[in-house]
Amino acid sequence: MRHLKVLISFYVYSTNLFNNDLSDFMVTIYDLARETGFSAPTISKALNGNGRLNKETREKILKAAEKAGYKPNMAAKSLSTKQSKLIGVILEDASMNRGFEHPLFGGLLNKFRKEIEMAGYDLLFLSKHFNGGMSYIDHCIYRDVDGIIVVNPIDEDPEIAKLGESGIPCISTNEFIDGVCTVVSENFESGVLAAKKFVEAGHKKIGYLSAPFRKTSPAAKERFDGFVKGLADCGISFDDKNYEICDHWNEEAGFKGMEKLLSHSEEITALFVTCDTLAFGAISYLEKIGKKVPDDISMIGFDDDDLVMPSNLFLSTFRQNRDKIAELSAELLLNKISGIPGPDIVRVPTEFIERSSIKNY
Amino acid sequence: MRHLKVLISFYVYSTNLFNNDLSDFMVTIYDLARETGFSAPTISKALNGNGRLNKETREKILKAAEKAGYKPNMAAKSLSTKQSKLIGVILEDASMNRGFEHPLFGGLLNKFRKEIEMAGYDLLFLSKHFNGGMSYIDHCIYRDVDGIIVVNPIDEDPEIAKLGESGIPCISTNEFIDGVCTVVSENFESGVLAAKKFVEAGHKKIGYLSAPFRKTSPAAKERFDGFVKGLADCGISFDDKNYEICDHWNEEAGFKGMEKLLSHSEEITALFVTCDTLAFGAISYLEKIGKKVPDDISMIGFDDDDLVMPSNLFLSTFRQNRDKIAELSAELLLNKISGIPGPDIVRVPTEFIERSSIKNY
DNA sequence: CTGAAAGCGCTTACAG
DNA sequence: CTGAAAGCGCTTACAG
Repeated sequence: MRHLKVLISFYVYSTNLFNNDLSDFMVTIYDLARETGFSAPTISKALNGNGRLNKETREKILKAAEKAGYKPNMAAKSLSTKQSKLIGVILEDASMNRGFEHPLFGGLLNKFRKEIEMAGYDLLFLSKHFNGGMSYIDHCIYRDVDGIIVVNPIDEDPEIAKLGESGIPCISTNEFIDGVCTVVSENFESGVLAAKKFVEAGHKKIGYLSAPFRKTSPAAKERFDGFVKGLADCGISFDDKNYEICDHWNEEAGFKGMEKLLSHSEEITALFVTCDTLAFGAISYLEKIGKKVPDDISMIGFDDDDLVMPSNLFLSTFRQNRDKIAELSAELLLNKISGIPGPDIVRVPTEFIERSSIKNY
Repeated sequence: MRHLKVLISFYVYSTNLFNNDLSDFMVTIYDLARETGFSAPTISKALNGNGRLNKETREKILKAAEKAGYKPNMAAKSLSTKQSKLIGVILEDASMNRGFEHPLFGGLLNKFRKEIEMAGYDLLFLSKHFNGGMSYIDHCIYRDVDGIIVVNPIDEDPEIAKLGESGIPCISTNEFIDGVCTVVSENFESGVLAAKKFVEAGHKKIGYLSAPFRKTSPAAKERFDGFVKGLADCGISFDDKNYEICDHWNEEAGFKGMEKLLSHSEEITALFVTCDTLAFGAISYLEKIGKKVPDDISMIGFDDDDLVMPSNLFLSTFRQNRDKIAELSAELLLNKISGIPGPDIVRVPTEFIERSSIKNY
């Protein structure tokens, strides 16, 4: 009977006579039981490597499974263990409108995926529009998701705020959420360092071009606070008229933001921009009005965006350690899923990448 | 009993006393059966809207489900219906090493995801490294995937070639795969048009800078063949020494490719580059040697990559209709899943975006 | 129009 | 060390 199955299965594979009937020919643990003479629970034990079992029995079963091309059925497993081996991902593209393409989040997610795949988990993108409007939590319940990673939610989403109370293990790589562990770059310290770099190079009139603030994401504010503190440490008090905030996250916004900043700032010689994309826009505006970086104005960015050709690269910037953030997120989330508690917040150092956008005085 | 469940459930939600025990308090159709006095099969029918059922019965059940916050359990559904409502995605980042960030594929997938989500499907990224090395097909069987979209596989992957025989409904957005429907841009026609644009502008000495060829992907070859044909139609025979092929897909490769091309080409006045990213690299090289686009050399790209700030945009290019490709792919795949056959290949027109990189003679 | 029975493929106590 | 029984939450024929 099992042999028949295998034969037919082979037939289907090689001739595609029937359509979509793969599952009808799937080998189950009962086939294995019949074949080896053991019972289904014993097969299960052998396959999962748990419980005490005679060595020979296990080997015999494993061999039979191999030979028959046995593949476990996740739906059945999931139903009986209540573990879907699915990690829900919250990644909304409201801010940049680039979704999977987002330079920072995309990279982070790539690495995160690799990590959890090794542990047998798959990614499942959570959506509010699913099936005609399900909440994230409902989507999670529907799919029995084991854990959630919040990569980039909508700002001030009330549903996100409640995630910590949902009881579903959860980790955040950007936002602060009550009851959820956040893995995030050392933004404040980076701001401090940026200020020191400028001061060390002899700059006094220093500007700041910010990304939009998000109520629930600390990045923009932390970087600014650190920058002001860094200047203060060097005896320079930051002048508010040298500050401007962009209204988006793209180059265009950086371009306009730069224009606006210069319309009310003093003659600044240095500028810290909280994200590279905005910095590139700012540089474009400067070029347009005939100013050069760093000859006329020194600049430090943030993110090390990878969008530029290596040979064109000159912007000094802070690289966020996406791989490390992803790794830690995966590790902490997996821990949480198995009941091991973790810290509320983990900070990951950034790396200052010195190129040639700072001029010495 | 059910009320108790709801109460406890509320308690868990609001205080997070227990961890990860959501599922223990899930409302099932049996709870609904007890509550309404109907049997489980009847509940099922009401919930799924199929079979004949008394109107009042259905309404009563639906109301009870709503009130109890009932959510179906996909694992159970999947086990009994053999439909996982999961679409497997094959997207490898070998070529650009950018994974989710890939400009073309990321955008395409965003749209595709929206389409299938409306039909109640979720995306599942297929991987070969899953669980310590499963094949795509094994991964599909493991998760009982209903269909597959091949966005960007590894070149010449033998597993991909066999996808058509697997019996799993499958669609491809780039590669040609035996027995699998491909939705792809009109590459040949675009090549023809590019040639005509140059010729109309009075160019005679015309070069071609190609992306690497992929054995299983037609794009690069089709564009080139079309271009040669377009020139021939205008009485110009393409000179092989004006041809060069880049060894990667990034700007750096375009930069080097351009250098190489000029080392053996005649003094070309126009250049067709098969992808924008390469074109930007080529432009960088030209700038380096003091040549300008289009003053010294006219250029047409491909893809309309979105990487550049709108106000800096001057490269004329062909925009692939990602949304259309994604829509059609979703529609055709969903059809296939429900047994409706479709065509082997669907071509989607590109749009020529005329900007200012072609100089008239 | 509604329900009793059986099944999807797996695992979890519990016996022996 | 191994197996019989029951259960996970849902659906599918089949009766009535």
